[in-house]
Amino acid sequence: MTDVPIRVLLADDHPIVRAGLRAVLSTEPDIEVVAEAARAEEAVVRAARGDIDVVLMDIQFGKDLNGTEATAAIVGRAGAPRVLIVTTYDSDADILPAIEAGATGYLLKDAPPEDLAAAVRTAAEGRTALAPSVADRLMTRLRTPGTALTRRETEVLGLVAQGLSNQAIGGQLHLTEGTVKSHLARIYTKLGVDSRTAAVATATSLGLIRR
Amino acid sequence: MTDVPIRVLLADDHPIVRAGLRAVLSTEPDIEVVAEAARAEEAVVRAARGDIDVVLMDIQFGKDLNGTEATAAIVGRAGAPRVLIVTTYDSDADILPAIEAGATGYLLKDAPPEDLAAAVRTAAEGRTALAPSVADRLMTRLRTPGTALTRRETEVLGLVAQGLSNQAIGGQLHLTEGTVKSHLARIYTKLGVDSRTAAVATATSLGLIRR
DNA sequence: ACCGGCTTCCATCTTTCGATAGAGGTCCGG
DNA sequence: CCGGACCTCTATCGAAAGATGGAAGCCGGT
Repeated sequence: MTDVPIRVLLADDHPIVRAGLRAVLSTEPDIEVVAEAARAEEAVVRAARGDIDVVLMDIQFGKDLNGTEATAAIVGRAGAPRVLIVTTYDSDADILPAIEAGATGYLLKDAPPEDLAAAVRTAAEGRTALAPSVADRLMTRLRTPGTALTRRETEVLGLVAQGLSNQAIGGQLHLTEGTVKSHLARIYTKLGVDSRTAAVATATSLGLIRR
Repeated sequence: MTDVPIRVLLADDHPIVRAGLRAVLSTEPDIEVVAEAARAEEAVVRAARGDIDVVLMDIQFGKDLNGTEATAAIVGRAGAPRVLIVTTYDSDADILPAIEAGATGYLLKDAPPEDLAAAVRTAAEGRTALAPSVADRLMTRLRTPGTALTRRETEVLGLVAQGLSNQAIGGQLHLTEGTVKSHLARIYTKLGVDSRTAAVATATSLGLIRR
């Protein structure tokens, strides 16, 4: 397309991963890593300077601000760079918020180096780059809409996962215990289980709730 | 100590991480990465050739054989290389088995590059190299022995976390439901909780069971 | 305006869990 | 050899949780 290299910002809290990404991308003549950020805030600030084409962003930044929020902050302005999520995890709970936040692509760290470079180029052109397993998840999600939990259901299930009793959940959300049971009953039907612990296990493996 | 470089084998299923480790270690004149393995079995085979001083091993290898088993296989012979665990997770459920399996050290991937090289040298001398947070965990563990779950208790709790009922757990482990309840009662006491879901939540956050 | 999904609430009945207290067995280390 | 963890099992009782079936208000889209 053009003869100027694609300018990349690496945002990951692991120095080793940054070094790995840099090493992998350094073999590509049309891609240049021009900056790194070890924390999400740094990435947001650095990306705002406007001399970045693509941000490679980890979702998991220590315990602070996560990559999803940082993504939203970065893409929320004119002429903003594209954001490619590069993470170890491929759970629904991570993928969907990231895409909603405006990420252009979603890669897994176990991707082969070639795919990584290809995804950077795809993202630089403004097109979407998804890892195959991520694409699978999205398709499955679209095919089985019944699996999706409502906001309230997700909220209830989250508290269940924290070990609260129905009564405690009711208190927390200002509901009666009976209402909590109603929500749970529907959750069980959707997930195809018949106990709270099984629901947590299934939802966790499906990535419907955060670990 | 000597003028021959320390020969290192990288065992990690992520090409990016391998590249990162290689890049970081390449700046150290006394350390040489002589081989890589993308799967645990490869690492075991490669390490058996006897020309390796230190293995940098990820615990999390896809879904197959895990790093702990590979570690046990590698160190179980004379003149075997030292094994340094390098992983993202610092949960008790990972650390203790790895050390029991014969790992010489346990590092986290967010460690600074200098620490990594230092740990490799330490391991090459046969001394233990632990990341500070890992060392903290071990100390805490030693100070509060009551928190430790027995093998059976961990086993039961693991099945609880998968959503099984007491009866189902009994069937799985060839126990009566009553026995399962006994184990659970002791688990609740140790963890300071009073329900199965709360036990799973606490144990997960403490890293006592796998996610 | 009507329909459907979401949310909230209710009551009853059955099943499962958890608390409690005891007891016999194995196996290891002092 | 003995004490002490660990594992197993028993039994009862009250407390949660789950199944079932219904009902009503709210809101967005047709």
